[in-house]
Amino acid sequence: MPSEAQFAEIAALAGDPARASMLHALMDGRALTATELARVAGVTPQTASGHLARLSTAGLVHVEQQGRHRYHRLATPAIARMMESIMQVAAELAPPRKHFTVGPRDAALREARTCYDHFAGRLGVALADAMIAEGHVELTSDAGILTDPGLNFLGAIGIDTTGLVARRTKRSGRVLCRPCLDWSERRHHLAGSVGAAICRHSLEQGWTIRSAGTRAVLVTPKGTRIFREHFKMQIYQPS
Amino acid sequence: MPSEAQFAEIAALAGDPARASMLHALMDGRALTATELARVAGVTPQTASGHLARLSTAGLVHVEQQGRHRYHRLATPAIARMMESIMQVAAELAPPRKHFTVGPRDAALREARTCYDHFAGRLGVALADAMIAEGHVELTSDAGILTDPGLNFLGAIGIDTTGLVARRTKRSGRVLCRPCLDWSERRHHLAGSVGAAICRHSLEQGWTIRSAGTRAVLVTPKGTRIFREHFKMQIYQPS
DNA sequence: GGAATGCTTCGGGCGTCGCCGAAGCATTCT
DNA sequence: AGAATGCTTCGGCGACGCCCGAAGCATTCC
Repeated sequence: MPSEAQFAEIAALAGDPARASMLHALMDGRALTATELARVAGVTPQTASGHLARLSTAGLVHVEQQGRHRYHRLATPAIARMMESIMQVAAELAPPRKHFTVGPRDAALREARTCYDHFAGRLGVALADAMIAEGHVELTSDAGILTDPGLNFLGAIGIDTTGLVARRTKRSGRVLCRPCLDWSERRHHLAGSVGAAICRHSLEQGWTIRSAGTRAVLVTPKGTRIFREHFKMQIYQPS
Repeated sequence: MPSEAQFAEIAALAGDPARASMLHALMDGRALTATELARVAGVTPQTASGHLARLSTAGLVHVEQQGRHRYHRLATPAIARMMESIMQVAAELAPPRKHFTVGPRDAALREARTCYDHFAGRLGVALADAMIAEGHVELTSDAGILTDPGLNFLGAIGIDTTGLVARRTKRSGRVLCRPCLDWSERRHHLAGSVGAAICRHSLEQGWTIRSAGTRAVLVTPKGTRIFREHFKMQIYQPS
C-alpha cells in the first residue's frame, strides 16, 4: 500500500538531473559502474556515489560488487516502464519545436535504441509497421496481439517461441503484446514479451549491436538484410 | 524530443509531497478548485497557489476559470498513466508490511476507486475476474482482448459500444484492452477503452457514485445487484 | 611492496525551494 | 456599497540537498 509519500519519494529520486541521467543510461538494462555513471551524469565520482547510494537504498537500482567495480542496473522492469511513461509525458508537453538535431548522439538514439528490453526509435516503429503490414501483429493504442501466422513467422526466423507460447491466454491461446508509444517518432512500436523476444534474438544473432555507452543500437549489414528480406521492412534505411 | 532535463523537471514536479498529493487528488479526472487542493495537500492556499502555478505552466494541469473559482484537472490521460506507473514502482519497492490499515479513508480507496477513467481496487479486480470467468475478456500482463461474446455482453447491459467498435484492429476486428496492475490488490484489472467504457456507464447509471473529495467510489444497492446478476461478480462484497 | 584504480565517507559552501504572514485584486453575495 | 470569498503576489525565513575538495579503504596491476 504505497502512500503518497513513497510516491513523492520515488518521483523526487528521478527528479534530480544527475540521477535522471544515470537512470537514463541504465534504461537499456545493462549494468554500469559508478564511474561510468558519474561521467554520463557530468558529476564527480563522489557526487555520483552519493546519488547511487540513495538510489540503491530506495531500491531503484540493484548493485553488484565485482572486484573493485560496483555494477549498477535498474532493479526491475517496472522502473523502466515508469521512466518510459515519464518520457511520454515529457514528449507530450515538449514544445513542438522542429527537428533541432542536437548532436550525433541524439541522432543515433532517434535512429535505433533499446527501450529496456525492446527496440524503439525509427527501427522500432519500422519493425512494428512491417509486422503489421505482414499481418503478423495487430496493434492499437491499448494493446496488441500476435497472430498465428505471426507466431509461426517468429519461430521460422529462429526465435525461441516457447516463452511466448507459455504466455498465451487461457481461453483462446492468443499471444498478446504491449504497445509502447515512441517519444521520438510519436508512433507505437512493439513492447511486452513479443518485443523483448525480437530484440533479444536480434542482439544474439548479431542483427543489431549495442553502441558503447549509450542506449543506441546499430543495425549490422546482416541485420539490414534480414529485416528487409524476412521482416519485409520497408521504411527504414540506416543513415 | 524530450531531453533528460525535461524528464527530470517533470519527475521533480511530481516529487514534492504537496504537489504529489494534489496530483493524486486529480487522478480521478475531475477538476478541483485551488482551495480544495490546498486542503488535501495540507498547505495554506498561498502555498498551493504557487504549486499550481508551477504545475500549470509546466503543462501538467489544465486550469479553467469559472467565476471566482479556478478549476484544475490533469492536462492529459498520459499524466494519469505516468502516475500509475510510479505507484507501480512504489508498490514493488514498498516493504512487504502487513495490512496496516491506516484509516477509513485508505480502506475506502482499497475497496473501490477510480484510476483516472477506470475502476481499481477490490472492485476493479473483481470486475476483471468476473469478465474473465465469463469469457468476456482475456488478460495477460502485456495486454487484454475483448471477446465477441464480451462485446455483445457490454452492448446488452446498455453500454454504448460504438466507441469500442471504432477502435477495433484493422484486420481481425478485435477490440483490445489495456491491463493495469492494481497497487493495492497486486492483480490486474481492466483499463484502456474497455475499462473506461464500463466505468463511465457505471457512474452514469448510478451503479456506483463518487465519494466526495477522494478517488474512492461507492457501489450502490442497484450496482451491487447488477454486478452480481449480470456481471456474475462473485468475490466482491462491499464492507 | 608500491603505485594506480575504483569507490566511499566526511566536511563545508551555497543555491534552491518550500512554507507562511501580510497584503492586494477579482468576483460574488446581501 | 460593503462584506465575504477565492485566489494571487510579495517578502523573508529556514531547511534540505546538491556539489565538490580532501581524505580514507579496498582491490588490482606491475
